[in-house]
Amino acid sequence: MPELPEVETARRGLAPHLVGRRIAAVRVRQRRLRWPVPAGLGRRLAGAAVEALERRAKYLLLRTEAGTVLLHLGMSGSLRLVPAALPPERHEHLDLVLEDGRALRLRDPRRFGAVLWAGRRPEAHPLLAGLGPEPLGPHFHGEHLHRLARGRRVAVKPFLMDARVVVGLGNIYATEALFLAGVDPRRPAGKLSLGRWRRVAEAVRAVLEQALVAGGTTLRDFVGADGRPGWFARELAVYGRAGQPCPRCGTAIRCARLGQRSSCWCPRCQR
DNA sequence: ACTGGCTCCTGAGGGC
DNA sequence: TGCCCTCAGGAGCCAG
Repeated sequence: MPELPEVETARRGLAPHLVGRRIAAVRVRQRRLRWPVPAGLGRRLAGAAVEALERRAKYLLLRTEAGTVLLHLGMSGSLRLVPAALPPERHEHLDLVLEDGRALRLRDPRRFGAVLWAGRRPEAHPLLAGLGPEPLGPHFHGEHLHRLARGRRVAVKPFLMDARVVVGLGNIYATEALFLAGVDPRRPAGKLSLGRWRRVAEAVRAVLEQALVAGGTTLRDFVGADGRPGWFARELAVYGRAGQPCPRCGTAIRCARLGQRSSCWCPRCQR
């Protein structure tokens, strides 16, 4: 499951191979992703040079001379650079063929991902326009969370996973961050003090940065390499560990559904 | 304005 | 061994 650290790691790995290269063609084998891949993509992109590969939330922004392509990996998507002539495998839905004979190939078995055209002003695209701050950027901190949470009755964990509050936090990282912060995921967001929100913001940052470092080491090379997600290298404290002992105090971890998502926490360490 | 529930899809894992 | 069922998950979208 690509979460923010994986997407950022992918961006860093791929950017040097893409920036400055020209796109020769787009090959679409499966148009039906989360939204249909736009029909005119190949026509728009043919001959355009890649200017940058950026990231906003879990979206990759491939900026070209012609405009920007939005890529989302959903929960099973991955990108790699392959020789353009290499026969595609199952679930490899799309190629951005480069003029240097290689192709950026998207594989996405569950097809929750997306490839969209965002034109000249991608920041104005509806999918990006309403997004909250980057969790590793300067605008994410306890005060921000405290302010947005005022009066909200929703539980802390789904609140943290709301992209209007902060982007890029999936179920795993939200779960782990709340363990690190010592906050019960079921607690109503509006009931947390500023001090506790500061701890949450710090924990979010710590968990993501740790995963980013891990991802950077395991996902160094995107040319033909098969990526392992950043959290793979990290020991998960509570996520998916129902009934197992808390790594800090030994109490049995509890799991329950919270806003359609399974949540795990230590009943003793998290209040 | 919020909140919760639904949806897309496939592969993994459990039960028998 | 194999089949069937259930579930997980990102996040937009909609109904109440």
